[in-house]
Amino acid sequence: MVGKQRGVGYEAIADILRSRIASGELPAGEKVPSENDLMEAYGVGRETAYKALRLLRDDGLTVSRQGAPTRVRKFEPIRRYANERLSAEVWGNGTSMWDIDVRDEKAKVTDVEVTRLESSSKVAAALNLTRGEPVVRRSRRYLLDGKPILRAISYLPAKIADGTPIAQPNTGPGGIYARLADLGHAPAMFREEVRVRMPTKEEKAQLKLDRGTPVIIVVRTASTAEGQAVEVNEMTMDSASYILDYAINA
Amino acid sequence: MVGKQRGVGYEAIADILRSRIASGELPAGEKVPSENDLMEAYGVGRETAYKALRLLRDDGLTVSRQGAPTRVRKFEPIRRYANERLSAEVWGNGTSMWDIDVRDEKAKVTDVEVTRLESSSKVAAALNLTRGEPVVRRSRRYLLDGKPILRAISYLPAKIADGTPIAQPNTGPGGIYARLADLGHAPAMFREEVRVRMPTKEEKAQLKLDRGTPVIIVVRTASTAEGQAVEVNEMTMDSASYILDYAINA
DNA sequence: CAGTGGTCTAGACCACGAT
DNA sequence: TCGTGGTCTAGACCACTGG
Repeated sequence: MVGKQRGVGYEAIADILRSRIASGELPAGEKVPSENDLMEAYGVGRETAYKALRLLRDDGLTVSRQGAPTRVRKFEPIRRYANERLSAEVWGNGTSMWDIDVRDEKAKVTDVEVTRLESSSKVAAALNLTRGEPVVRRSRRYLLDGKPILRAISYLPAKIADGTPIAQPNTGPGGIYARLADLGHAPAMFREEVRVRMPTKEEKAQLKLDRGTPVIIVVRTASTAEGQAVEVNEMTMDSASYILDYAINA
Repeated sequence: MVGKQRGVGYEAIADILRSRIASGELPAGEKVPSENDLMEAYGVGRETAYKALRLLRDDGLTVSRQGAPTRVRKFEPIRRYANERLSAEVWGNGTSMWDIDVRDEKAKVTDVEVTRLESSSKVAAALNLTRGEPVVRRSRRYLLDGKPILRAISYLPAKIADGTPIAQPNTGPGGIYARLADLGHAPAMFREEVRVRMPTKEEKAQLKLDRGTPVIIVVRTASTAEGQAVEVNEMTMDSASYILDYAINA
């Protein structure tokens, strides 16, 4: 207890609620005591009660919307198997990679945008181009049960993608990797870089993130057997929706 | 601007500061306007100014300590190459895996604790044991420049580890994987599960995390060529200190 | 429309860091 | 010691949800 001498502080109150959640006394989806409840129970002012609830929310333990009671947060992440997703057998057979993650169902791709532009220095470096060399940019979002869980932006060298289905919104069965294979640029090796941070305002909005939810940034580079980079894909994922799974051979 | 009708809200103030940081006007390490500055500049009360600064801090953009001015946060993550780390050549030659990450330097392992206990159901499931079967638990923390960046807890079946260097604090050159190989249980396959969330209070303390810093939870399972799990390692990483790097073959 | 979360102020006091 | 962040209150008003 720092600050005020006598009485409970908002961190102490938050701690009590935290442990009630951890113990299962307050299960997922359950209402948490309201500000009024806390004011009465601990003899604190409204702002202090609010701060206690805010702490929980910022730690990702609860969700709160104006007007509605604060509730214990539910998690139901999906598992993303990087190796299975990226095996040639998957995209070779026309299976959308997406099907691997979310076996059956209502997952939807939205907001597909394909544009052509000059490469930034970052993208140029990743694709081993000279800066400014044109690239095709494909951006899209993935929805699960109506909730956006992933935003992805791919860049491919225009000299490969121009005039092919890769430069079309719908790339056909197997997606861009199958098309790259058709064109003699079959990806053989992938690298994924994983970073984590709190989202920007825009990311919060685009992914409809609750407070206290970090994002995972995955930057994937696909290369041919000759080592030529043919695609770089920057994914921004809702960390509450994903468990990443990687397999590694010794 | 929600809430109060007239004037700037704390989110608006935070946004202004955010963009000043993003634009580079306030570079890493630079002082951010103080509460008093903000009160005067925007004509708001102290609590409102405080909330603006708090938001930035909770978004991981700044660091603040009592007494000292709030400053723009510095990031200097290290890159962790999962595949290189786990290649048999590395631990086969007695190179500590740690050397791969942080080539030269002052990285230190501390708080090594080795105990023997009954397996929890989670650990038993991961190692393919019956629940309660004894396991050796090895926990340690890694410090970089005095800052803890990783806490790791490994579990190995006691029937393998008992009476071997694996049950000693110092496992010798090449670490536990080299010892497992000595014992005829050389790991051939690894799986890493990656989760992300905000840290618990304990994790905040153990890793000395600034506010607004998520943790990355990596659970690695090591298996022999026969598919027998021989180790499960739960790592809790400071997300501001790490970039994970995975390689995948198509 | 009652209850809940969210914002705001003015004033106060405390803890800590740098000087 | 002074300035900074951190905590707290009492009272007020607003925005939204749910029954």
